[in-house]
Amino acid sequence: MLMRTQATSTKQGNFRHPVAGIGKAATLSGSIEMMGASMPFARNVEVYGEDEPAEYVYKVISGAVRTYKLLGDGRRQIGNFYLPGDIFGLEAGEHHRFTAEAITDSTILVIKRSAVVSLARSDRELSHQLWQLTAQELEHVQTLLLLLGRKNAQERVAAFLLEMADRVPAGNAVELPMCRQDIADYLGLTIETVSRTLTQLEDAAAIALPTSRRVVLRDRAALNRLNG
Amino acid sequence: MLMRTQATSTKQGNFRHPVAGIGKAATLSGSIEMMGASMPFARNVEVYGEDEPAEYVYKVISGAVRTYKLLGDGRRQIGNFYLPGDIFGLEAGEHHRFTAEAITDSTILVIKRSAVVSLARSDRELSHQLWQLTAQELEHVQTLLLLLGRKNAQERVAAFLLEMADRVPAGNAVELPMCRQDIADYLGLTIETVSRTLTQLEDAAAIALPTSRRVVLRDRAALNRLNG
DNA sequence: CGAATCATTGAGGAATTTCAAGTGGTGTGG
DNA sequence: CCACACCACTTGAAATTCCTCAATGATTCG
Repeated sequence: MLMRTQATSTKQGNFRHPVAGIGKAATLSGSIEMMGASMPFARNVEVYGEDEPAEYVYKVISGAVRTYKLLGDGRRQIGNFYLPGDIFGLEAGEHHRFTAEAITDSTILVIKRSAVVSLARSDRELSHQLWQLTAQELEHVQTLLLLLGRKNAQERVAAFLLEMADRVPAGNAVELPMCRQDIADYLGLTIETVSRTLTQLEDAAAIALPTSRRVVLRDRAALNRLNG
Repeated sequence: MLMRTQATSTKQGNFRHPVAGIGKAATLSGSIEMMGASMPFARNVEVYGEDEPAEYVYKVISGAVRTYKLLGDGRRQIGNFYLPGDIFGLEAGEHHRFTAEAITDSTILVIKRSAVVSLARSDRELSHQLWQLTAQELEHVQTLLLLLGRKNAQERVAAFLLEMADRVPAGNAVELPMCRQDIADYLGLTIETVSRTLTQLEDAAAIALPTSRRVVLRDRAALNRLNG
């Protein structure tokens, strides 16, 4: 568990064109975006680190992001994957509690947290949305809890595939942006177990694997059954 | 995993004296309490069920509460334990996402959610506290994630003991309100593994077990080392 | 093509679970 | 006050799942 081939994360990414515009009925998924700047992040580059001050809120424009915590000896637990349209990095406190990294080359909208929070002071709707966003994050993590605490490898992988399929609009085929190690560290397994379980599911005709990164859900009922 | 000796949960508990008083600078840990009614819940009695409408917010006055999710076949994952002073059951959405049960005979303050939320509409401070409360819950669950996904039995039990010791003021001795099954379902283990691990820690002189429910932390440094 | 990265597969081992039995404390009723 | 039943907990032995170690494929990219 100590070796990890993934590139060392170095800070990077340069602002493009910051905009100061402020809408009237600000929403996090809407006009708030005008307050941010679009920034490119290369694959495996860190967006923010655990325990760093939470100065910004982020929104994935393209690409994908993972957030994780590390144990002293390098064991890693991924908390969530963020896909285009997802907001991440919003903290109620002062510091980030996870590290965030681009999984693939990504474009990420970067918004000053203070701008959002101060706008929320006068905008009841926005303020409510901030709470909702934290609550959504909570809901997701609570689902993961049950998975990590009580599900076996098959159930975990099935849940993962169904989750990804739900989050990407594209019908029954999913192009996974993350490698096996990421999936393993999300599901609390090893890459070998993830790989073996995927082939098991393929043998059972529940899925097809045209390439290692592309998964076709062939029998959702079977996967849902595994999902508990 | 299908057998569970715990008593069947039946609804129960009768309101005592509802109060309508409202403070000026309302806080969740302060004057909001005036808006609630103190209610007794017997051991193993359900406070609310998963997916029920979240009409109330709760605060433990005395006793202890567990919240959990079940899988179809009865596997259970406990999300949190609540001790005197803790608030639980606050949802940003309309429904509870866990079931809550009294672990021991408990007194619980029951507050109408609508009262809190409507007061929060005009009270910026309270509104912020609601967000903070959800964020605290998130923080706790995120810590559990790392535990369930990546820690071994010794590390899990050590983390649990340290957490409980931190949450009860009483120095190095902790009186556990919950049974081994609860601990197991919190840590994603079996009762046997929890029991064996506790005796291992006792043999290693990290803890003492005067009774099965009382734990004395004898070597916090050792436990912290295990905690990663 | 060769190197590097990522993924799959196999064999053996380790940690945890499962199954089973036994211990200890507590409360009830004779 | 003892006997019995009931729980919660502990302990042991066997089984199982998942992990570790190791080798082999596959894909990409200079």
